[in-house]
Amino acid sequence: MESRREEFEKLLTKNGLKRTGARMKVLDVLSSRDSATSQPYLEKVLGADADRVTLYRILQAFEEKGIIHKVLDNQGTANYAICSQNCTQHNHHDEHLHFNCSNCMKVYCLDTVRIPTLKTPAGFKIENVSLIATGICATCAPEVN
Amino acid sequence: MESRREEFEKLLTKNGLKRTGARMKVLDVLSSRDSATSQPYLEKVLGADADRVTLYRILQAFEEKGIIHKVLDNQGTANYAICSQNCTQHNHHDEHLHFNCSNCMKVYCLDTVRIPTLKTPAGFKIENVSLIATGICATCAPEVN
DNA sequence: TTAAGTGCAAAATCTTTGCAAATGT
DNA sequence: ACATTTGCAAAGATTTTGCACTTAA
Repeated sequence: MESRREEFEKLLTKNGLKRTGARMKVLDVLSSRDSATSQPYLEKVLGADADRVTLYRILQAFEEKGIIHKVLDNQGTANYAICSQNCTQHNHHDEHLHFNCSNCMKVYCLDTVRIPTLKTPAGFKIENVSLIATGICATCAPEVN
Repeated sequence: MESRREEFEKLLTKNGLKRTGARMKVLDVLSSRDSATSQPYLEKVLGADADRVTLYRILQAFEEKGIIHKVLDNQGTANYAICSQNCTQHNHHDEHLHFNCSNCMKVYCLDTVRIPTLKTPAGFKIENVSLIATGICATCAPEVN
């Protein structure tokens, strides 16, 4: 059984990216959370470990390589999650429901709820579909009642 | 048959908003287009008719009152469309597919494609669902091929 | 008349770009 | 050794706030 660090290293190497402290930290944070992570939150937890600009570049590189997905929450803030499957640079698989809790603002990837096939309206060629629900998540429900 | 101007006036009055030039113009632009209108585009067409700050405030007020809907495109840019039905401040009806053309960047409201009912995952209370497709619209399809 | 709306200036954010120094392989 | 990656500074863009002036009702 390989450690997470080894796993991350492979992921970087496979994509032609160098193993730097900032990148490892980003992967660590993203993979240790049960929901997609907002860019502002990442900024906060990285603190001095990475400049804000570096974070922008890391996230952009990761997204291009298909290592992470970007999901915009209902306020337009970027949230990132590690791709669960084998996504490649040109083939992302992210076709499940994202749930944006309006209380804690977390964005959950609900892999069990697949995006239904849509009957394409005449002339419109659909390339990608995103389905985002807003509401109260399981954790916040008791507090909000 | 009432003119559009009269219609707009009613809409404003009904919501306790004064009939100003800038507001009328915004309603005019939004209602004369076949797709949701991006904030940058609105800024451009309004030109000297309204300050950028005024536009922010108008859009915010309209959205709060349920006069318009905000739809974020896949880059997080706000797009606005007049609510087709009787939306109220606390009850928006916008449950149809939005289509974001990656060529012309327009956002279409495809009222014919309703958002399917989702089987709520245990504990998650869904309050609102947004479904956004990215692809090539009917108008751009011939050019892009 | 007067509360609501607007414009302008300015602050606060957020995002991008250029370049020299540091770092991984 | 050398291409990548990073940090810093600075430019650009977006969004918010405060306040005095204007306007619709």
